[in-house]
Amino acid sequence: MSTSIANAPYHHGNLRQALLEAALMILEKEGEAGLGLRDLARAVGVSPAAPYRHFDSRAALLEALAVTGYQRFTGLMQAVASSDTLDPMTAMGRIYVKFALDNPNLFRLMFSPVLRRDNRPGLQMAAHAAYQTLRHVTGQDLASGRVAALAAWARVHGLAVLLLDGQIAMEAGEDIEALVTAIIDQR
Amino acid sequence: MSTSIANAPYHHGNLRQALLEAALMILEKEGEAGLGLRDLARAVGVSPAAPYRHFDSRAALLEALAVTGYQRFTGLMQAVASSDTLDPMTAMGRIYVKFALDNPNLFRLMFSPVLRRDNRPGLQMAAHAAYQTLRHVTGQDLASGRVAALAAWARVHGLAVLLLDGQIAMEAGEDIEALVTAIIDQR
DNA sequence: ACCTGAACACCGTTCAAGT
DNA sequence: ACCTGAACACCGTTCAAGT
Repeated sequence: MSTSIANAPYHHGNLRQALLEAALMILEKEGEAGLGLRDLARAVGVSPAAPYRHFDSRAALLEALAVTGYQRFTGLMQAVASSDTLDPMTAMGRIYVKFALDNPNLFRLMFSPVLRRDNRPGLQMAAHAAYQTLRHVTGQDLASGRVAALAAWARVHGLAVLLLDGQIAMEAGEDIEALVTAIIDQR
Repeated sequence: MSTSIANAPYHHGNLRQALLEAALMILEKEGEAGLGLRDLARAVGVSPAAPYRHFDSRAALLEALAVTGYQRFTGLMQAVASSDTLDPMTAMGRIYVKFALDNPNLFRLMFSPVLRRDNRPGLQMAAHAAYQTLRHVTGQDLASGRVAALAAWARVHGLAVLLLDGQIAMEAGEDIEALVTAIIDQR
């Protein structure tokens, strides 16, 4: 087996995928500011110019990461929508917050002004798809329509952001999951 | 009048203040990523190394900007708290969102992970002061205590962030102020 | 077709030297 | 005490050249 499939790494394989995987790890470990193209190339064992064969720019790489984030997020939301949960609003909110806490830097990147500056149709489509499923779930549950749906969304999103930023201090012996559920169920 | 007070600019005056003012303008115009120390020095007409006499690093400069943001924000909140508005919760929420929309990049900086990474006691103190007044107002109005206060805060903060990111699409002829009020008043 | 090596124009930051 | 000039070690990005 001179050219086995098992050990034919990115040197002459799919560098793009390897870059994305390494970038995701660096992003979650170091944050967006710590994710340099040269660092990334080094981590993957490739020259500084090599990533440009697969991504037009650092921003394009970040966009690709954010898009995969939205796709995973959408998948989670759709799972809630298609399950026959008694209270889909609550279930959605809890998963929304859980996703943010499980992938803090990816979540931040998805909403980062770094990407929203210029036109990024791929990103906007991915974001739109995610919010479609969101609207679908909230629309099912809420009779009062748009304003109530936006209020619920704002509360869940704000909760996720504030928790991520460490702005909501925990009291002694308080369970974060319980607090999240209590805040989401607040009427 | 050889050395009039009027035209004795930063060349031999208070460079620190001039830097902060120029930085605030650049921040709001270009965003945090567009605020370089060298650009700033150029804008103020001073050498690239000059700002280091007043700020230890770029991060320290950003922190100073965020602190002034929190101070202005706190001032607005205290004005609401000390006024005898009938519905302080609603008034607070509207001013919270208005502040974010009026100073989008400053508001983003105040909550940016760039600053929250390392220990920045000055920032944390300024943020704490702001949230003390917030808690004070919400505490007055809400009988149900902590969870309700956090839910209200999360909703207002989330609303501000989503509006800032352009995630909440306006319907035809819709007034943004009216929508904000409607969402905040949603019970 | 995909990657390397070397270069370009920038950064933030430091430090001796000027006034 | 406050600022300048020049330098250092980095970036992101480009481009000719290699395989």
